[in-house]
Amino acid sequence: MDHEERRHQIAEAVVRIAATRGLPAASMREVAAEAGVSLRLVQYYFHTKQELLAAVLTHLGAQLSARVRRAIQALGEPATPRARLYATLTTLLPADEESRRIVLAYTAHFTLTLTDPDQAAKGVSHANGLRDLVTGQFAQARVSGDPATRAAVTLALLSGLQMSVLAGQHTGEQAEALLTAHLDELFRQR
Amino acid sequence: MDHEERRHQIAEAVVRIAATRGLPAASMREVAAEAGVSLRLVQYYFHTKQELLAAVLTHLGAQLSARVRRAIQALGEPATPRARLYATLTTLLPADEESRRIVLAYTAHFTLTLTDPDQAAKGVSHANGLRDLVTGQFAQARVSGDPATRAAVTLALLSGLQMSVLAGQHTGEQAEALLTAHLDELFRQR
DNA sequence: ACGGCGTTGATACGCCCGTATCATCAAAGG
DNA sequence: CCTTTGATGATACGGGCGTATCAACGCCGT
Repeated sequence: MDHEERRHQIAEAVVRIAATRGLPAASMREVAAEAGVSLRLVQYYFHTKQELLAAVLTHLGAQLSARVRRAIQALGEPATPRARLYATLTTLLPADEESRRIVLAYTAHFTLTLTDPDQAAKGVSHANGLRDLVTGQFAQARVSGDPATRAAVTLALLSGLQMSVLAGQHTGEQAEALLTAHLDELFRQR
Repeated sequence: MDHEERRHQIAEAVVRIAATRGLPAASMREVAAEAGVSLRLVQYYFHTKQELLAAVLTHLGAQLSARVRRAIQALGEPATPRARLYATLTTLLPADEESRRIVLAYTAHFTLTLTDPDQAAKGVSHANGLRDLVTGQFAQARVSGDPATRAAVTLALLSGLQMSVLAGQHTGEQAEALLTAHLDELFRQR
């Protein structure tokens, strides 16, 4: 079987477990069972658990990036910078079941990196990439104020809304409404 | 020794471990060592680990509430609703070492409750209390728009800023500046 | 045809976890 | 004074963890 496909399959198993029973429940044995493979296989593709978790974090980052890319492309070619900005941000809200899984697993993992100095740098690198992307989008959309500041605030808001949706305080629709209302206000001040 | 004081002492040990080495490192033995007591004592005051963690969550909620209360009282008596609102929110940012410890431990714990249906309700109850408080403050301060909506957005922003500070993306001062700038805009629209 | 090597599986090992057990101790009440 | 009860300590136990070991298997080039 293809090497990369196997790794994806196992990483997906970790994500499923983390999103349903929590990351602590994702032991090597549980992951193997969830992926439908033997424990030895998991060890074969990921020599240690740290390596597995690092791969999962990368996997999640790639999934999120892919979602953003797809959302932007779905806009069609003559898309305004503003539309691209909205699409980028709303796609990252845990609205459907898939994005909920991804964001939940990502959050759980990210929280762990907060107290693990070795992986802390890796944890924020994805966030920085998103920050740069959104900063550029703010600049292109010519909103008022400093694009970097706008991006920082909006991404913090996004992060908080993600948490609130995961915690069940808001539905995905409510969070999207709050987010777009925030953006609308920014554009109203142009 | 006093019963409540012992429980506080042990809960504080959990917080210290969670904030430095992560919540997974907070085993019963590690907690006992950090608190300078025997393992048996931890078991005596908290019959099971679940009970200990639940008490820690309550402890953290109380600490945060106390900080908010203190910050408001420090304003002196003739304080405007707006000043109270600013004080409430900025105190919850992980600026000093103590609040960083509290917020970090709280976040780690909160993340766990996301995939633990039994404790999920308990996890959001504190958040709801804060939401109600801030909603009332927005209403008193007579900002434009629906107070509940303003509170929801602002708290999501606060939550996201907390995360970004913990992750090292922003300093406490930067986060405070972003937060107050957000509030200033709301008040500018009055 | 076959030998070698990348791949898979079953099982073992040592460690640390949460929890339980048993003994000791201090102080208060009859 | 003695006993009883709550508090503390030392140690044991079963289980699940990450990891390592060793055997069996399949495929592919020569």
